Amino acid sequence: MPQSGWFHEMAATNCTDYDFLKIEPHWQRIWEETKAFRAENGSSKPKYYVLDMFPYPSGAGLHIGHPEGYTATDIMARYKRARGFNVLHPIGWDAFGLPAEQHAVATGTHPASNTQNNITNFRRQIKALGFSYDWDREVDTTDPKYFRWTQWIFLQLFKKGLAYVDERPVWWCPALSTVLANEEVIDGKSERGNHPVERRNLRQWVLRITAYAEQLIDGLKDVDWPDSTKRMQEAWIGRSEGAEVLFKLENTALGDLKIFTTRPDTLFGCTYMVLAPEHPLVPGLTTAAQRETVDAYRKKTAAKSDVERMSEAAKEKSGVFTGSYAINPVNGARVPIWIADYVLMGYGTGAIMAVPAHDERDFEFAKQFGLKIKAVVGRTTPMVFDIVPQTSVPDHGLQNLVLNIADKQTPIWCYHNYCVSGEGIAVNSEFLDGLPTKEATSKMISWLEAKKLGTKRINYKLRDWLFSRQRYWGEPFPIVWISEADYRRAAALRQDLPAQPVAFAEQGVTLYALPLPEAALPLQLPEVQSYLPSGTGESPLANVPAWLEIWINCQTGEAVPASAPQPQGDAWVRGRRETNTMPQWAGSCWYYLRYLDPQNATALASGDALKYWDVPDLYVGGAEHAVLHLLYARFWHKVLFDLGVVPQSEPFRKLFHQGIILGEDGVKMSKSRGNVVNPDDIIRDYGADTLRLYLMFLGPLEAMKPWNPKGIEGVHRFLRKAWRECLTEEGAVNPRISDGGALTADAEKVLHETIKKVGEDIDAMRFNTAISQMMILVNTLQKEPVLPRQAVRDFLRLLAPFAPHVAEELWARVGGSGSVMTAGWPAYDAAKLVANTMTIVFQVNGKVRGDAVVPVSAVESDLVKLALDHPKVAPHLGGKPLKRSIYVKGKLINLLV
RNA sequence: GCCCGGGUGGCGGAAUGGUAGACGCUGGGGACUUAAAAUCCCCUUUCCGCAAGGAAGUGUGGGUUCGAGUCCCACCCCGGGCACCA
Repeated sequence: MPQSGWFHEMAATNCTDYDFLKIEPHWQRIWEETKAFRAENGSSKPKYYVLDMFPYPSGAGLHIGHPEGYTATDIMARYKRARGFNVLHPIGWDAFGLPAEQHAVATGTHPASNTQNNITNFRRQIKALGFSYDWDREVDTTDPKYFRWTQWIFLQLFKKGLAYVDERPVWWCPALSTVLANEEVIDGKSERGNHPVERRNLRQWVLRITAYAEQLIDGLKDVDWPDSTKRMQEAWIGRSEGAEVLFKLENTALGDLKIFTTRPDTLFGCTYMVLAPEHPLVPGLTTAAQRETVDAYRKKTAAKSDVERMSEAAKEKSGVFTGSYAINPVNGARVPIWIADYVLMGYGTGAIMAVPAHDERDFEFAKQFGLKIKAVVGRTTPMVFDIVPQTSVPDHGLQNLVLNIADKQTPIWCYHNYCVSGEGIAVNSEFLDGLPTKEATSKMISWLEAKKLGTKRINYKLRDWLFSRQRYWGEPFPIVWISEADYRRAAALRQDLPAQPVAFAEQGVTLYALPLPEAALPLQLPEVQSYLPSGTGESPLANVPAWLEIWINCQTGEAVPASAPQPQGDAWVRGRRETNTMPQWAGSCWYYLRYLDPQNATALASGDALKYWDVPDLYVGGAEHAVLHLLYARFWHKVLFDLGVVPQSEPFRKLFHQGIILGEDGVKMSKSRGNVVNPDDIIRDYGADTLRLYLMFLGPLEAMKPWNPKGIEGVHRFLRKAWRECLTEEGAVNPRISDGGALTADAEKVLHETIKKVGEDIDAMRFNTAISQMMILVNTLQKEPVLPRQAVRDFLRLLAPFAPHVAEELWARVGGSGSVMTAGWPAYDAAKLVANTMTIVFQVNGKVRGDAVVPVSAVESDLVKLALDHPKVAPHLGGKPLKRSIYVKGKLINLLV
């Protein structure tokens, strides 16, 4: 921090009492003018990068949950600076998004203006909390200088073949006139606005995140994240190992039917097949007699919304027979082929072999439609049947087989007409008989591979990422659609096209996706007349002909409206711009990289900056982003790593989720309940320091905890008490403070304990207990006849990360010169932590009966004697002889009689 | 249904297997003051007892241990996530 002369002059206010409304803006201004929190690229100090999830600047202003996480990271940032680190602590705005656009639709004003108003308000609120952000590094995802690089990253994905277009059924929300991603649809309603949604086919951009499924699972091993979050991502990616198996069809003209199973060892137990209703083989497999039923069922399923699919009533299995049969490759058995909506087209091959004896879903279905159940997995111990209550069939199906396993004696029990899922011993399975599930599985896979009937296969639940929105307020895709002939011409002129062109056929015409050259970025949003979606599925951008329909120079990316004459030169071709825009996730996928070098005009960040700052050492944000944001950002980071843009494969080394703050009534804060706490009100009544302190004092950072308006008084009183320890009512230095003098031994011990504990607690992010300890210290100092200035200085330095304004003020007035932030972190003296007496607890048979203060030199034999004679202990011995004593050093003596 | 996290005073919460309830709030009593606010001091888990003191006590039931809020087993309740993924 600069130590200019005027800084000294202006160092403190002259408030006589704790007037936080004067003090806090005063120090905020000084910090701002001296750029006190500027992070220096390439400094020789060790670096520390602490990141907050940047906010969406909503019209409602800052929510109390924002300052909770932001205070935690600010304490870390200030603490690390005090410990000599070069700290990067940035903030920015995730400012694209639906609400700004809805506001624009309603008012006719450009979403950018509303967005900037909201940002101005958020910035004011955040600054009022005294967070030590480096404001020179502020980013805004809607700024063309920023989204230029969002578009650039998209181009890299495109060139790598990781972006493609596909017409696919997506969630169409009539109320929002937009398509929603699966994750934005909750219980058949839009996440935002709670409007009903329906299925509709549209041309979409899709990112091939599934290509990184394996790496996304692997990378979790290397990061320090909450276990629950790792598990959630793992479950979301949903890796499962198994096999693809080819079944011949009776109608050989249709080719083979490919299915995926995790249990190839149960192949002998397959008694029917099920295809997803949308499976392409269904029309061919449907016999004339079944045609009507099948068509009706397919139609019904297609119209089904997710609400119906997920409702309890729909849990009843449904399905119809196609009339056709497949041949089981292992035994030639003829098995009927059904279609049912419990098989999903989007997973595996959209077709399964059903083994009702060992899969609960197949079992349910088989019971319902009277299909055969054949047991092929047994157990070495008979089971008690009430643990399989799904069936009403009597248990006469119990069979006891003796199989050719190692001892040739062990009976294997298997159950017909029951469902026994899980592992066991293969039975009724010819060459697998007697093998435990794992071995049977690998033997079956080898058998299938040898006969070219199947292969080992890993499947993921993770789907490719639907990456386009039919909205105005998002990053436009740097893509122009051109004809095949023009694309060939472009390919001759350009080296940066993907190996496989991205093409799309619509109304008999195939168009090719031409990426803009990187030099032509950013592609900006055009001005529009109306922000209403076109309603056809295209965004409002489709309504701007001069922007949309163009002559484009496919070499340079220059464009002129198609209404103008075609410019001279071979490179100029006719094109139509992509009208989709990117989802809000795009800008937040890489913002942590832009902070490293926010002004860079030639790269998203310089190599030096990327190397120096590395990735965030700590990332704090809500658990609601456990899957989506954190998975998408990891995906992009891994792609950038593979491209050599970033030097490491994981973006967030350590992650922490702050808990939700509930309303006073113990339920989630919401406008409708009227239990929302507005940070502005708290700052006005108590000050930012009190708010910060209280947010941290509420409980463990990760816990969900209710707001208590009474509780805030407690931490406020603590700050006032600290103020009074330093200053008199007239604002002079408290006469008890002196440069000589010493604390009493007990108080000195508390001081050093506090220095130790506050440091350890900050390191472990246990801010609540750090504050408790500081309260204990102040309560102790209050009783001291003399306060050595050094002790006060130590306390103020501990307090500074938590309550920086009051710490600065008091430091300036009693602590010393300069800023408390440049005064370093106090060190504790381990020798001062050791007392010369200790309190030993006396127990009799494990029950506490008394205690005594003894010198630390006391040994066990002395203590036992002392205990036996202790007036409160003796009566409980009942005159019985001492059997044994246990001494826990420095803590207690337990006498057993 | 499956996978996590959690159940401690009137409340928020503290407790490396070693005095359960630190710290704060609330409530009660007292000091200062003409009075009030602010501040300071004392008390505040429950039950029995005038007191000294005693007993019980960390969701429930078992277990391990000299000793369990903490470790193990079973169960109940609350919160979060996933949910026909073959």
